[in-house]
Amino acid sequence: MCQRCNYAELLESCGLEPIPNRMRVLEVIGENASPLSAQDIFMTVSRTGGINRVTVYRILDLLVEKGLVDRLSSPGRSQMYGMAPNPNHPAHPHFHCRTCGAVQCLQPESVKVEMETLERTFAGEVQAVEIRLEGICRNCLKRA
Amino acid sequence: MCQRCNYAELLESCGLEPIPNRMRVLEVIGENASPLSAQDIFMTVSRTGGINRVTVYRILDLLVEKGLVDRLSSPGRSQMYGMAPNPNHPAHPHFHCRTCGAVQCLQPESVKVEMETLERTFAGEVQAVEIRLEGICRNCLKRA
DNA sequence: CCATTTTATGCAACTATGTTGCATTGAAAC
DNA sequence: GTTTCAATGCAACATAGTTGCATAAAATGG
Ligand SMILES: [Mn+2]
Ligand SMILES: [Mn+2]
Ligand SMILES: [Zn+2]
Ligand SMILES: [Zn+2]
Repeated sequence: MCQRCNYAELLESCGLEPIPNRMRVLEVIGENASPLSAQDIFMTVSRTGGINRVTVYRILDLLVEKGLVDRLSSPGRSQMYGMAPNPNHPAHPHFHCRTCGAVQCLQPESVKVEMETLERTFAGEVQAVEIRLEGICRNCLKRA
Repeated sequence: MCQRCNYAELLESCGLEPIPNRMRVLEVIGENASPLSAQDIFMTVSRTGGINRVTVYRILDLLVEKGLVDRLSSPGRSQMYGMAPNPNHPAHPHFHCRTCGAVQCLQPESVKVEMETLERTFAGEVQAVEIRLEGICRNCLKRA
């Protein structure tokens, strides 16, 4: 996904030592074009050497807490993880195929959100906006 | 939530017999001001007489499949259920408090979505759009 | 009305995802 | 080198949701 991101720097920029497991998890997330489940990440990281499932969950919690990674809700039972918006990666909506379950990142500007009314009237503090589209993906449309 | 919805009619309108358990589940969803988890629904329905947890899940699957109810993703491990948009209930965004976990329905017009670019360029078929806001709710702001 | 078929329900067992407690290891700090 | 603290692994647990199968309740057809 990203030739521009230096994962060690990203970790350091939020006070995390760039130790091997953190680097491995963050790289897997960063190099993939669409968000991955914890399971996906665990299996991918495992291919390059041992790591415990729990360690992956703990690293994910840490990366989300520090704001490097976004935890995205999904229509299934698991959550998904993708790079949080940063100067190289603007926030963008996601599309979930109801037929095959695939998730795609959409262009940042393909869906625009107008929140003026909300900002003027909402008494809480909005910290993030997630836009999820559901439907049938290109591939599944062809097959049908 | 709704004085205008006739739940039996709604069920019939999509080919489902308005049998008691379906009615009880749909009423609980319809009369609540914000989406509920399957667990919430099970406990609420249980107060008015016996029902099995699995039966609730099966009814929820059915109502979602028929489009009467929307399954909303949540930041936690469970999904939430609310009335699907219909003439009495326009689609609207939801707000999830990161501190207390509460979910609120927002005004339908408080957040506007502009999808022209997407519609012009996206090769799949978009069937639904979910807008989720996260942050700190009014109550939690006060407490902090 | 009874017999047959279909649909809904309950229960137990299971799967998937994520979490916790605790012991062990490994890397800083002194 | 010893102490200290963070990171890891492992087992056990928790929670949400699913499946298979038997039973009960409706609907259907005489
Ligand atoms: Mn993405
Ligand atoms: Mn709502
Ligand atoms: Zn698809
Ligand atoms: Zn709150």
